[in-house]
Amino acid sequence: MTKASNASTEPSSTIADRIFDQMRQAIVEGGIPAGSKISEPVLAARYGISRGPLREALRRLESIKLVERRANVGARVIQLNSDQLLEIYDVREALEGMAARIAAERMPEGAIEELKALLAHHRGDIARDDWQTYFQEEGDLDFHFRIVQGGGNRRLVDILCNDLYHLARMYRCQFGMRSERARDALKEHELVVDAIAARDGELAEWLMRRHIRASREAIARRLVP
Amino acid sequence: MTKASNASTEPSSTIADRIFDQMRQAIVEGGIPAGSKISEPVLAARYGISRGPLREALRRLESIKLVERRANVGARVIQLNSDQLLEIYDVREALEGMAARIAAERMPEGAIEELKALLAHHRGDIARDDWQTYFQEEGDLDFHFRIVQGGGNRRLVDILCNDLYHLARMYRCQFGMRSERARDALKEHELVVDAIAARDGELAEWLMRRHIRASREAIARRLVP
DNA sequence: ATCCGCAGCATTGTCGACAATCAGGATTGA
DNA sequence: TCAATCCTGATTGTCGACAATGCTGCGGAT
Repeated sequence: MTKASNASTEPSSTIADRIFDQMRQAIVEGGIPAGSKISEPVLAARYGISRGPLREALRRLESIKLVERRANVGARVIQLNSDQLLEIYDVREALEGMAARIAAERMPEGAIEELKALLAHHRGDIARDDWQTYFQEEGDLDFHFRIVQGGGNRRLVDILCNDLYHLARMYRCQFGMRSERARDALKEHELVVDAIAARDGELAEWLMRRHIRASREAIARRLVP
Repeated sequence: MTKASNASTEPSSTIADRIFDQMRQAIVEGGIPAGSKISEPVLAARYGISRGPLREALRRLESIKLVERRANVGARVIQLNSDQLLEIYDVREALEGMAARIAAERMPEGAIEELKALLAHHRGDIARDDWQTYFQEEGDLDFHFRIVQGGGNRRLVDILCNDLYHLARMYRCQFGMRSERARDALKEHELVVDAIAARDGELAEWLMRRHIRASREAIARRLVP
């Protein structure tokens, strides 16, 4: 149960919101194939709703860049290519670096303790060569999620958790992220947490940026071998 | 004529898009007061359209955080308080710093020349004590806009130009930005451009971040005197 | 006098139908 | 044979009406 999927906590009172959540999950996890065309009537029939709420859900999916729409033509699920993926990592480097700095300045002590406990849990997973669990449960994104939330900058939280992390998950579900970097990543995570616990914002930012840059390089290396 | 308002170049074939543009401008410039409640029937009547396209426009305005919606209650224009404004500047510092770094690495020479010409124009404005023109034409945002676009990272362009810059304009229109910082800002702009022209990405990022941080401090000083 | 419950009203959410627009294929002319 | 054109089919955009939900004011009970 990852904290990153916190949208299900609300009762989703309106149909459009519920369809939005369902479609987002389906797109991220591959249930709706990337690049496929979306026909409003058939999707409305599949979900058993009218076109009105479906269109609103599509608008929201468009706003988080999971589908592309052209007027009078229709909507397609995005097809993430390598360039866009690397662009996302540039944005993440900048944003999460700032998030780590703010977290070092303002994250409550209790949240830092929870973060340490989470890392201890991850350490146990990796020691048991349990990589699959680690990445399948998206412990990595959970770690990043908590740091971003720890600083309390709502706009930062919004951009990262509502937009970019879904793309990251989509990439992992689609290309089947192998986890040879899990051990290094965990080590980098620990350094970041140490800097945050020491309230060293500048170091936390530097370490987080280096960590994300390393992930980016690992992906770039796998993308164009 | 600022490049930042490039949405009017398209014919806006669909009504919802046109209404979205109109309402965005009205909210940013104060035509629709901040914090006011939005009634779908009265607004639809005012614009002479049905509620369908209006609702889609509202969804898009919600996605760029210009209006807030609650299910079964309605939509309100956002009320920007000082905390959120400072949060935006933190995000801008991170994002535009990265943008300056990328611009230094990849911006075409021609675009750099145009940037220099723009700064020369601004220098002339300020030398004539023509501050009002400088800020009224939003030369500042135009400068930032060009640098963000120069790097070619589409996601960076999207976040900054479609979300954050509108908020910045809204703040200026609402609180009447005085321009005692215009002279300093211009000097900082010139340093950034010099670093980009020298292809020094690290320096460009550092200068841009310091520039935005200085703007943030100036605002914070005026906010709680 | 204050608080709770209820009814009425206004607003939002949802639906089905109509009009406008675009994509693709058949047709015709050079 | 190739290209341009028109037509057809389907899909999207828009509209008005109905249903569901939340807010507001009043009446009554404590």
